[in-house]
Amino acid sequence: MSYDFNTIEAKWQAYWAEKETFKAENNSQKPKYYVLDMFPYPSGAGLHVGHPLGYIASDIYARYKRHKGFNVLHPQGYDSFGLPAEQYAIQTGQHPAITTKDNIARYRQQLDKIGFSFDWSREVRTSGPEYYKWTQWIFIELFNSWYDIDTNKARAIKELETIFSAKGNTTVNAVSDDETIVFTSQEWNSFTDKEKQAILLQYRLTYLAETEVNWCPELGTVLANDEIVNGVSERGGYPVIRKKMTQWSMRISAYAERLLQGLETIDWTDSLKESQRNWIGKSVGASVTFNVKEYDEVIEVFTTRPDTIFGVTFMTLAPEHELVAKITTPEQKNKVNAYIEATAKRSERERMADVKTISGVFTGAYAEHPFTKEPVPIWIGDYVLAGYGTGAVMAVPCGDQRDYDFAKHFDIPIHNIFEGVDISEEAFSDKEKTVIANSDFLNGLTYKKAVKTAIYELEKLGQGQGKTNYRLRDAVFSRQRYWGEPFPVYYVDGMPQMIDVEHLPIKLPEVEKYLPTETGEPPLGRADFWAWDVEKNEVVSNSKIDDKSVFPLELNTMPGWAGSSWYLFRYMDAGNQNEFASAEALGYWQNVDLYIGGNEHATGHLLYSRFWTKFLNDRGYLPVEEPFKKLINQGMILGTSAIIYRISGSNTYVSKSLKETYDIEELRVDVSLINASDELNIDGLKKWQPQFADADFKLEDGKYIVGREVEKMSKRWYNVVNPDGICEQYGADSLRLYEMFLGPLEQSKPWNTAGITGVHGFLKKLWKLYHNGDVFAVTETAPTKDALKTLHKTIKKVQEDIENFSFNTSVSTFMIAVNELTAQKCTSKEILEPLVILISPYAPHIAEELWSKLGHVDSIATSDFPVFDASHLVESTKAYPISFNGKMRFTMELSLDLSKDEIESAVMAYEKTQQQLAGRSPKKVIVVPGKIVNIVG
RNA sequence: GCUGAAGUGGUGGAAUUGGUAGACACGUUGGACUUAAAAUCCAAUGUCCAUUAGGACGUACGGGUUCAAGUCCCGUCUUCAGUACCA
Repeated sequence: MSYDFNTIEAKWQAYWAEKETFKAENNSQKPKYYVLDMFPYPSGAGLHVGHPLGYIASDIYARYKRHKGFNVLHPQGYDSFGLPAEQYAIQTGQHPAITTKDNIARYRQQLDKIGFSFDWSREVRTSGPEYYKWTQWIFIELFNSWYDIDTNKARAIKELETIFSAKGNTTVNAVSDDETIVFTSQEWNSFTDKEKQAILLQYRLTYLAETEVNWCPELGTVLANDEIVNGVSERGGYPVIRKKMTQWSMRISAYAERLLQGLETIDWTDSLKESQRNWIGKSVGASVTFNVKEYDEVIEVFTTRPDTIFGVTFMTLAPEHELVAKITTPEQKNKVNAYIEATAKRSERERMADVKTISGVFTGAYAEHPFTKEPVPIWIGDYVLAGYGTGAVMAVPCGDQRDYDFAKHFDIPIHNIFEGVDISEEAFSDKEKTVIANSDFLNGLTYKKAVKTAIYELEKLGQGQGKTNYRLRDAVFSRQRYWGEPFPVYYVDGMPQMIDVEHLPIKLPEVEKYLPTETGEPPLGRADFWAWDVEKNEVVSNSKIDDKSVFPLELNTMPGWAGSSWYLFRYMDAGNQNEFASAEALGYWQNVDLYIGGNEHATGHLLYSRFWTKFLNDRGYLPVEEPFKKLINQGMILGTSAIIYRISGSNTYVSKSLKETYDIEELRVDVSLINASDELNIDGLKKWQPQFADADFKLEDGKYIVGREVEKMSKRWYNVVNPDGICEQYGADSLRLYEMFLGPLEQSKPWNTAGITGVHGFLKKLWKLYHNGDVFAVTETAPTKDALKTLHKTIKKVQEDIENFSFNTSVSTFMIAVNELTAQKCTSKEILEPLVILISPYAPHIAEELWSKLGHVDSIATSDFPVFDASHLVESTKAYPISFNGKMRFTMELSLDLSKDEIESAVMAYEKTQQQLAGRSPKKVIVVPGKIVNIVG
C-alpha cells in the first residue's frame, strides 16, 4: 500500500469534524493559549496559494501548543462587509448578502481541504446581525463616553452631565472639540435640551463633525485617497472635488499618547512599531500666539523650535485657514482669492506630490512679534497644511529649509540667529550644534536651554506655552455605502439619538438599487422602511415620518474597520446573545497571544483595534489594554506572470529570445499554460481566448518560451495559483510543508511549484519508513544509539524552530531525520512514534494515519510533545586558541553538556591531534554553562 | 528625503553568543532498473588550477577590529517595503 494522500486526508478531515477535535473549552486546568489569524474578506476569486501561508504557520504553532499541554483557542471567521460585494451588487443587482454567503461557502471548502485545526463552532461573520448587534453596541458606548484627561481614561457621559450641572465645565479637564467654551453650572442648567446635546456632542468619543472629503459628484459618493488617480476617480475617470460633509468621527486622538506608550508593552516587530509611532507622530514643542496688527485677532502656531523665535521674518497660513478671509487687505483680495481657488482644485495628494514648486500670496496683513513687537508679514502658502497643528506656522527661514526656500523665492528677509553658521546657501537645522545669537535674552544659549527659556518668557507674556502635538487625526467613521453596519442612530430635530441596546440589532434595510440616490444621499436613502418609531421601538416606513413619534434613521454605514476592531473578543464567546462576550470568557482568554497576518494593516486595523480595546478596558468591559501580545507579519506570496510577445499590428507571437528583433508588445497569459521550463502550451493558448485561435508563432528550438515577471498575485495578470489543484495532485500535507519550505515566514517570495516534488518525495519516504512493502513494519526492537541521536537531534531542532517561527528549517530537519533513519534501517517504535508527533503540526493528515496504525485510538493532536534528552547527542569537539590577558587559552566547543570525565577525555583526544595549538598541556578545565569549555594552558 | 528590512552557488534558501560557509531542496550531468517512458534508487555539482594526494580564491564593494568575520565597526553601492512639505 503506497502513500494514498487523497484518501488519508479526506478520512482525517472527516474525523476531526465529527469528533470536534479542535473545539476549545472556556475553562480548563491547562494554561490557555490564543492563536489568531487575520480573518479573510471572502472575495469572489476564492483563496489563492498566498492566503494559507499565514494560516499554515499559525496552525503549526497552535498544534504545537496543544502538544505542549495548552488549552488552545484557534478560531476563524470572515470580515464579510466590504466594497467588492457591493460593487458586484451594483453591476448585477444581486444582493451582497447572497454573494457573501456563496463566497464564504467556497472559502470554507478550500480551508477545510488544507486541514486546519480551527474551532469552527466559534466562527464569526462581521456582516451577520447577531455579530454587528455588538458592533452597534460598542458605537453607542463610545457615544456615551468622554475622555477625562485627569484620570487618563474614558468615562460615562452621565458623569460629565452631573459635573456640568454641579460645577459647570471649568473644573473639567476633558478632550473636546472647542476648549474655549466656558459655562457655569447655572448656565448649564438654563440651557435647553438641544443646547446641552450640542455641547455634549463636543465631548463624546464618537461625534458628528464637518469633515473634508473627496467627493465625486458623478458617482455620487465619497472616495478614499487611493481611489483617486490624477485628480479624477479611478473608476470612470470623473472629476473629484474636496467637499465638507457632516460625518461621524472617532476621537482616537484622545488615545494618542496611550497608543504610543502601549507599544512598549507588546512583542511586535520594530518596523511595525515604528510605523505606528510615525503615524501617531508625536512632536514636542510650543504653542505661540501672534497678535494681528489692526485687527482684534490672534494667530496660533505650533512650533518645535521656540528657540528660534527671534528668527521669525514672516508667517504662513494654510489657504484654508479661517482667518485668511478676515485679515486680507482689499488690495490683496483678488490675488488671495485666486490662489485659494487654485489650491482648492488640487487634491491633497497632488499637493503632496508637487513639493518642489513654491507658491504663495501675501495677505497684506501684519502680525506683531511677541518680543520685538516688530511687524511680521502674513502670507498664505500651500506648503502649510490645514490639517496639521493649527494650520499656521511662524516662518524661520534661517532654521527651516521650507521657510528658507519660500523666503528666497519671494524675497523676504532672512535673519541669521545662529552663532558661527553660514546660511547663505541653505537653512541650518541641526539642533545639537545650535548656539543662539541676535536673540535678546536667548543669546549664547544652546538648543535645550533656549527652548526652556523661550517658553518661560512666552508664558510670562501670556502668548505661549509648551505643547505636545500629534499627527494622528480623528478617524472618519461614516461611509456612503450600503454593505456595512447601519448606525443605531435616529435624528430628532437634527440631533443624533441612540437606540436602546435591547432593540438592537438595527438590521440593514432592503433597497432596490445599491447606488446613491439622485439627490446625493447614501444608498440607504433608497430604503422605504428606514425610520424609527420611538413608541413602538421598531423600524417603520419612511412615510410615517410626519407622525410625531417617528424619526429618520442615519443613512451612512460604518467603515470596514468597525467589525474587525473587536472580533478577537467575540471568538471567546461567539454565541453569546446577551453580551458581546461574558466576563468569564474574557477573563479566561484575556487577549491574543499570537497574531499572524499581513503588514498592510500596520496603521489601520492594528491601530483601531488597539484603540477600541483601550476604550473598552477604560469602561470596564475588558480586562486587558492591548489586543495582540505578539504579532508576526507573514510575507506576501507573489505570482510569476507569463508574458508572450506579439509583433505590433499582427497576430504573430515570437518566442522570448527573438523579441529584440521585432517591434513587439507584451501580453500576459494564464500561468497554467506554461510548463516548468517556461514553455508555452500553444494548443492550450488557442483554446484559452478566441483572439489566439488562429495566431502564428515564431519558435526557438521548436518551442515557444515565455518571459516571466514576478508581481502581486492578481486575476488581471492571470498569475493566480489556487491551492485546490496542489491538494489534488500532491495532497494538503505537501502543500503545507512546501509553503513553509519556501523560505522565511516574514519574507515575500514568488510562488513556484517546481520544488514541490521535494517535499512530496519526503512524505513518500516518511511513509516508506513505517512500511515494508505493503505491511506496516514498526517493531518493538530496541533503538540503536544512532537512531536515538537522530531522534533527539530532531526534537531539539524542531522545538527551537517552532518557538522561533523558523518553520522553513524544520522541514529540512525532518528530511535529514528520515534519510538517516532510512539509512539506519530503523524500525523501532521507540523512535518512530515520537517522530510522528514531531511532524504532525506540519503534516497532520499523514501523522494521524501513522499514529492510528501505531495503535492509538485518540487523535495525535492530544498527544504529548516528545521530551528532549541531551544525553543521546555526544558529538565531536572543536577547539580554538584565544588570547586572554596575555595568556594563551583555548576555547573548546562541545555540542552539549558532558560529564567532567568526558570533557577531559575529549580535551586529551584533541590535544593529541592538534599539537601545534596545545603546546602546553591544560592545567585547568573550566566548564561554562552551556557548551563552551575554557582550557587555561 | 526619512524610517525599516535585506544583499550568500544556476535557483529557493541553511549557518547558535564571531568558531570547518553553501545544510536541505530544486535544477543540471552521469549511472542503475525498464522494450520505452514515468516512478524509484545511486553518484557528482561554489569558482579556478592540479586533473591523483592537493592547492588558491570565494558571502554586493572598499577599509577596520580579532587567533578567527557571512556574522561586529566605519564608508560606498544596490534592492525591497512603508512614509512623506508634520512646522
